[in-house]
Amino acid sequence: MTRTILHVDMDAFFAAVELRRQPDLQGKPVVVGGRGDPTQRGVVSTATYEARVHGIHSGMALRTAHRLCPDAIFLPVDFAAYRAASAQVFAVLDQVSPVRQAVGLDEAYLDISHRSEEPSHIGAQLKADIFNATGLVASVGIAPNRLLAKIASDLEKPDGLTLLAIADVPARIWPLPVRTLHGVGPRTAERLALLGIAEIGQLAKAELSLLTSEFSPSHAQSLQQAAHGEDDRPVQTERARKSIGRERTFQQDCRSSGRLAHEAQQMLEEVHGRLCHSGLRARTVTVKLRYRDFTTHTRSQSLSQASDELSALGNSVHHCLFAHTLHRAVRLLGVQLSGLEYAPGQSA
DNA sequence: TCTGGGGTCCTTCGCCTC
DNA sequence: TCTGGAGGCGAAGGACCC
Repeated sequence: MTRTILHVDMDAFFAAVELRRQPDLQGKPVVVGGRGDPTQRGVVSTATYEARVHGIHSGMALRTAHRLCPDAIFLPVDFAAYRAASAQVFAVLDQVSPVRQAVGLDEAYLDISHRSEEPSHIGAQLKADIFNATGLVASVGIAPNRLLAKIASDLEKPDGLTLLAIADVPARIWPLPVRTLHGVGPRTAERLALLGIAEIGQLAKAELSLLTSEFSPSHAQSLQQAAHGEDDRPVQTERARKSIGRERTFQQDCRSSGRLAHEAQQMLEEVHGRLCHSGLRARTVTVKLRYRDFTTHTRSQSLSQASDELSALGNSVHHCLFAHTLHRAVRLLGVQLSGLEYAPGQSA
C-alpha cells in the first residue's frame, strides 16, 4: 500500500528562535554556537542565511566563522529556549497525525497516509499553522517514504513545500550529489568518488559488483536502494533510549590525571542523576578521551548486571579512565552509560 | 590552526564455548 | 587430546545524524 510521509524541517531553527526574541537582529548575519564567544573552542550550531552567504555552516569552528565574517553576531546556544519553541511546534504537528517521529528538536516525520485531503493542502496548512502558532518558518517535504520526504523538504529551503513521487526520482534526485542521501556522509562520499560516482544517478546505475568492491554487500545494496528512492522504514512513534552520556571539551587541554578523574566523577554523577530520573539502570560504562591530535579512544567495562548504584558505576569509570594513556594532552573527556534497562517497578 | 555535544548504528576483532 | 569452524558476545572504533 502506498504511504504518504511528510517531513517537517524548521529553517535555521536555533537562529530563528533567537531572532524571534531579538527582532532587531533580523536581516543580520547571526551565528549560534558554543558559548557565543568566537575566541573560545566551539562550533557553529546554526547560522542565519545572511551568515551562510559568507560560507559559514553548521559544524564549522567558531573561530573560522569569525574569520569568514568578522561582523557576524555570535550568540550562545540556549537549549532551554529551543526546547520550549520545539514543544510549541510539536503541539501543532500532533494536530496533523498521531503517527509522528521526532528527529532532534527541529525535525519530524509524520505519516499522513490516513488523511483523505490533498497532501499539498495538508503541507501548506501545516506551514501556516506553525507560523501562526510560533512565528517560525518550516520547510515541508511530502513523499511516499521517509528518505524522499527528507530530501524533498531540503530541496526548496527555506520556506519550501515540495512533493516528490517515485516517478520524479530520475529527473529530480539523480542529478544531485550523493551527499544529499541521508546516511551518506563525507567518508562514504569520498569512497564513492574513488569509484567514479559523484551523483545519485551514477550510484543508481552502478553495477552492484563495483559497489561491493568498496563496501560490504549489505551496505552496497542499501546505498543502491536509496539511490532509487526506495525506503520502507516506518515512522516510529516510540523508541527506547539506548545510552545516556556527557562529554566535555576542555578550553585548554588537560594533562592532569587527577583532574581527569575528578571531572569524570562529576560527569558520572550528572549522568547518574539522569539515569535514575528516567528509572533506568545501566550495565556498560564507557570512558572516552580525545587527544590533542583529535584521535579518539574509548574504554568500556560491563558489569555482571545492570546497576543504578553510583559506587559500582564509579568503580568502572575509574577502571576505564586508568586503562587509557593519561600522559598525553587530553582535549575531551566523556562518560557514557549503555545497556540500559528499566529498574524493577519502572517501565516506559 | 581549527574541528561541540547529544546520540544511533554498523563493522571488525578477539575471546570463549560448543 | 588436539584442531578447526561456527556463532555469540563484548570491546573498540568509525560513520553518520541533528
